[in-house]
Amino acid sequence: MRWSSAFIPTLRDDPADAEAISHKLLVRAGFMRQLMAGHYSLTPAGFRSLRKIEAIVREEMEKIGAQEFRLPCMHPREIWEKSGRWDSVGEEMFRLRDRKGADLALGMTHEEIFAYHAAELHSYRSLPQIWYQFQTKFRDEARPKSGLLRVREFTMKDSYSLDIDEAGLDAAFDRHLEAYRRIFRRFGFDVVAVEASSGVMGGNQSIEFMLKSDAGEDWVAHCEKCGYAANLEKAESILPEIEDPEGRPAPERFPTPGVKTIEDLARMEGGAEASRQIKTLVYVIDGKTVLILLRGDHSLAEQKLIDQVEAEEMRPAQPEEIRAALGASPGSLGAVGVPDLYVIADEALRGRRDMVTGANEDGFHLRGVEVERDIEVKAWLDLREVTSGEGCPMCRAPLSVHKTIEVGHIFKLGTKYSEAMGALVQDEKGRSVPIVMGSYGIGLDRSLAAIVEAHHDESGICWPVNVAPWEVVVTVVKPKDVECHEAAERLYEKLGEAGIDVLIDDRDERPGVKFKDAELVGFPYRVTVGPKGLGEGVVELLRRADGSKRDLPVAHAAETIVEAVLDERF
RNA sequence: CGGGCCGUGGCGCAGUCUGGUAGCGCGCUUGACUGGGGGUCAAGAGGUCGCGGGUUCAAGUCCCGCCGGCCCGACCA
Repeated sequence: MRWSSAFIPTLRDDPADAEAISHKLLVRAGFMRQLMAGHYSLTPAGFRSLRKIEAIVREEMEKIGAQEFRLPCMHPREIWEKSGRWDSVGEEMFRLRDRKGADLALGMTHEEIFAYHAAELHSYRSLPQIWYQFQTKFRDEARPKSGLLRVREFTMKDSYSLDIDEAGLDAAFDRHLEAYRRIFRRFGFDVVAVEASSGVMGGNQSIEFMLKSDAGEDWVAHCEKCGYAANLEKAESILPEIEDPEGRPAPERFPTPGVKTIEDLARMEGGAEASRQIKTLVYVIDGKTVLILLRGDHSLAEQKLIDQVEAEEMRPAQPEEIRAALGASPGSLGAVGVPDLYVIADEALRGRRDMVTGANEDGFHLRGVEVERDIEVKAWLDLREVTSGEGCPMCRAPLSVHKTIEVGHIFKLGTKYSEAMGALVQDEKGRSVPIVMGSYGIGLDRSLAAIVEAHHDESGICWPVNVAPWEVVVTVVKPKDVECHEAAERLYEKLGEAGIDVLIDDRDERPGVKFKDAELVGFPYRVTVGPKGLGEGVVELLRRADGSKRDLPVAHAAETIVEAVLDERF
């Protein structure tokens, strides 16, 4: 490709509506443009990188024996009704109606459809199978953001394993786990695989592949020492032991005028530090008012609660509901002496004495509360959100909590979808059993953006060779100079013949412009061909990743460059 | 869905408070010089000021409605 005839619309300034680094750089470097919120067009350069990402994923999927499909992205209502997700998914799914009035959905994922096809399997002998595809997915995100990181229309590789039993599922799951590790290594990612909450996917185990990044939206607790990692929706930690004083024989009411928050009470004379307070939250769970107790300085990890109580519906109570149930407003709530309400307490409160909590009367609190003596706790659960510095549950080393991008997610689904779609096979004893499924996803466009998040500097993108739109740019310093022009053309041809993805910058621009553009676009290697070097019989090879330069004799420059590129391709 | 900010040549912005000739930088076109880090000079092209309505002699500017975008939150397989 010649830059003079390529469409690579680079921009000198950051686009005004971009915040995330990958968003800014992908737009500035001419890899994508926005059509509307959450929908982006990839330009030729962007699409080249995306295809490389896709090729890597395809290669690794084929390696584990997966077979590629192509499924429709428009689905009939009925199939989603069979799994119950027509109703359960809600506004997240794009729906439309055809001229006959039939309801349709734009697929946000394809469990139903693959299970539908899996119904053609009849014998355990045809299992196991791994089926996959690359397909556009649609999700009506409430708030698209950060360029390609959170969009409404995106490309995903999704695969589905079909097995006769749990053991088969475990094996397929492990193979995906390994394949994903290889894929992300080839993307240049340092991912952590974390246990996650499966949410409404159903199933019993799921692992997310998380890439540390400030542009991410998911919080992960990670132990550098032993490698423990978990989504904050699930992460656990060990707290330092607390020695409580003996306290009082019974709780004592005391006035706390104007105290509305944990902080107020901590600051107040005669109050108590946050870790000596009991925080009382009020939730409505399946219509029942429930009190959730946490230590004052701890936050509720709501997903933990959802995962453990198995409720249909759960929401924080409205202020009026709280008054009706407890007779006080938030700020003075407590669980002492409310035997008719269901009380769930966080494990960190177990055994605590001499605590302070609201008296269920505005402007008053209780001190000297001994949790197990004074509160009728119905259930003890781990509900606390882990914070940085707390002890790793495996090795006790301090945990670090940071933002991450979810680049892949794998689920053990079980039989939810196969049962719904009637995907049954006969086992070796002739019994009809539902196929045991797993589901495995990688967002390609999100990975593209994540690569930029992970590989860039002040000047632009630094593509790993594996996913670079072009591996080498030949920069012609002075195109009008015949010697310079010809030497560059010869090199360009040789590299092309050797199978290198090479772009020649033959534009009639000043060298500075070309250098800046090359850095912005992020070619892993730049070969500078100019009169100065040629005078000494050399061209200069610059490696984008570390800025290292070396002069190569013109005669075997091509070989050296080919070697350098192949060395980094894997 | 709640809160905040913003829509003015391709990109980034000023102008809006206080109504009166649409402006700047970059980019683009043509020519010349220049040629190893966004160069210089000269001459140009390019704008229904997001859309609709209203007020006014006069609206980018004031009023009403709508649309679109970004950020925070809620939400999120």
